[in-house]
Amino acid sequence: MRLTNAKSVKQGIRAVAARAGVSTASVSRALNNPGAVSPSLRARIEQAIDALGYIPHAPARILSSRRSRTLGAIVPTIDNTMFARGIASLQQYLSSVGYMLFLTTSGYDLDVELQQARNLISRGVDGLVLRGDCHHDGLRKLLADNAVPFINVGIYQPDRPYPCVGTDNEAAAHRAAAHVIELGHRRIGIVSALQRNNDRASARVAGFRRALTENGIELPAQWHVEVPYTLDDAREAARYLLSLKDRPTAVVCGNDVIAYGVLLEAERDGFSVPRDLSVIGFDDLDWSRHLRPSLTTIHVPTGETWQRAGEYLVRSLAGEQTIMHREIDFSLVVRESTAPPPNSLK
Amino acid sequence: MRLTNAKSVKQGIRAVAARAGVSTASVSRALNNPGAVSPSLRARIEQAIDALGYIPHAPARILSSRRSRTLGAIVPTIDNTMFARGIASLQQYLSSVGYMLFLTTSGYDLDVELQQARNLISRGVDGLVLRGDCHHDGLRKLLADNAVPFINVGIYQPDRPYPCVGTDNEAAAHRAAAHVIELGHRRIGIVSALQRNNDRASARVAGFRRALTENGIELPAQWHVEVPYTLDDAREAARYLLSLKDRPTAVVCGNDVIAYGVLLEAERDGFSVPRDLSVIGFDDLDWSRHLRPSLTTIHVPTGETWQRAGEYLVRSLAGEQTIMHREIDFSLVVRESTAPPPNSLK
DNA sequence: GTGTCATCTGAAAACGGTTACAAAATAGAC
DNA sequence: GTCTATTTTGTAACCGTTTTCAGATGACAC
Repeated sequence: MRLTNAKSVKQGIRAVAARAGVSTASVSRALNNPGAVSPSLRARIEQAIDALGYIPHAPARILSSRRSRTLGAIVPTIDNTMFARGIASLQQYLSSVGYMLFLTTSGYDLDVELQQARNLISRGVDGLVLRGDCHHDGLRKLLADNAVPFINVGIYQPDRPYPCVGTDNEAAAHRAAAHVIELGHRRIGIVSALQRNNDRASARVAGFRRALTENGIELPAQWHVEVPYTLDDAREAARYLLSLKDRPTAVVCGNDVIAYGVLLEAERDGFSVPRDLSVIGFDDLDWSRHLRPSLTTIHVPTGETWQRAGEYLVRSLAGEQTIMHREIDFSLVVRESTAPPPNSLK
Repeated sequence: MRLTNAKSVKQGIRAVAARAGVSTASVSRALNNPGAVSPSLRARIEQAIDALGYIPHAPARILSSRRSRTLGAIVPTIDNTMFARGIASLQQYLSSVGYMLFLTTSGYDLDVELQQARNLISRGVDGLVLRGDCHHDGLRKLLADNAVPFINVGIYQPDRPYPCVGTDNEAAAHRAAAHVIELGHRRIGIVSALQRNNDRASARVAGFRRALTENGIELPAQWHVEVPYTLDDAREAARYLLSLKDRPTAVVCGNDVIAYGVLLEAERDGFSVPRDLSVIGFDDLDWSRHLRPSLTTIHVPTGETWQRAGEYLVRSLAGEQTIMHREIDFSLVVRESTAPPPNSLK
């Protein structure tokens, strides 16, 4: 169903050109590089454009120019406050510089991530924002083969050859554990997120463990539990830890949601936080300062992190010089959920 | 920088065709409609495809076929659990049927929403998912002019000529208010979300008010407060309400976050919930059943709602018959935060 | 008035696919 | 084996832009 009556064109750049009495080249120039066209022409063209309600056709533009002004992002899930925030921030930034964002989710599955990347590349994205540096081997090859710029966000690994922006999770976790150690705790449990395919979770566990080791503290195997990112699972883990005859006086958590679960369950089981049990989180979500007791945690500036990731790619694409590894500072926020251990258990 | 040495093509469908010794048409067919090509050819083509690591170029495909298999969604913000969930669900569904999603945010600004819609249409989306039916006049015109299918999600308005899917917020809010009235409350305050450009919030307020009116209950002006979607603002509103010499015995809230704020602040100010004050929310977020006291609220199946929105568009695009107005059931979940009013204040 | 430059403008060839149409191959009926 | 109906394949036009290249225009100095 192609209309070959080439006489008049209903829409598109040709219609605009016809109405303004100029060539399509001029219209294109007026749109993409207004300075390259004389003011009089530009005015005529602009008038024609909004007389016709002309909307440029991005796919055609991409096809012809080989640039899409679109970035792709693959996150494990959007149903996680930290990612939702990061994406919101990234999206807002990109939109402010005239870029768009294709968002997809992988569900922590490396194969799916690879598939999504293929999908995004096929869509013509100019660059890719990835979560962490835990990827399918095929993904690296894919990115290299297609010369797609990318950045790993949420981690800081200055020694790797890939660009990244994020906080040093290992160091931050170390700081968290150090905090409860400084308070006098020696019986410390860990409730972490699932480490599989999640370098952020692993780095945090590594940081916790290093702090313990450095202080000559042993970690009984049953004091380290891994749980999915839900309040229910965290509560179950807490119930288990607190039911041990030999139980910790402090629990360091892989993220705030886990900490909330531990807090809630401890209270429910009749333990008073921080008197009977100290709890420390990681991320500093909104709830942390509203809870009662409020949660001591590690503050991570997610919004900034993701925005910087966007900046990195946009600048790189513009040919500017950019910093390959950018560290985002974390900070320990001490609130009410941590205190020295009870004397009897010191 | 165009390479005109038409002898051999490095990549693209023509390279695949050359390698497989067939025409580009056959390759295209093998890709889009495998049944239309003989098994032997298909095999040769598939082999050529992954020998070359060929990835189809979506923009070219869109340009040529006039279909993008992409939907656009415009939400006020992604930094809101309900929207994040909805989007996650929509995204997952679309991905399962081979569609992609362009996500943008409007920040509750109708002009921005219009702009984003223009953007998405320019990107070649096949359809649009919009939040509610509170849009810029220009948006309706834009959609009509460009014949873009769309659906309003999160509301139920069977009397309007536009497709929609969602719960009847007015009725649900009415149910919530009726619940506290049934418990014996006559002194009922409202803390709602900002109603400006938010038909969902308005509908809920309307439902609350209708329930009061129907039961001959008056609402003093100072007992209705509007607040942004944050715990802090909700707490401030609660502080204000509870500080009135003449204060309500129950507060109906426009959403769960607001209810959390009211709950937290009430407790902080020495009120016991539900003994001194009943609180009811709306949305049924995760926290609602974990809080202490747990929150009585209206359960809204967000995930299902957004998925149905996707289904509607995908089916319409496939030419199937579809239901224009679909209602998603809500339900009242009674938990611990509501109880009869104290005798002294009945 | 003429020549030189710089600046604007337009014609037309890509960009990488899809698809209408025609041609070729195959199958089935006699 | 011939003829027709059907299926498979190929040719080439087209989708709506950008961009190269060359030609037109205008400014300026002489």
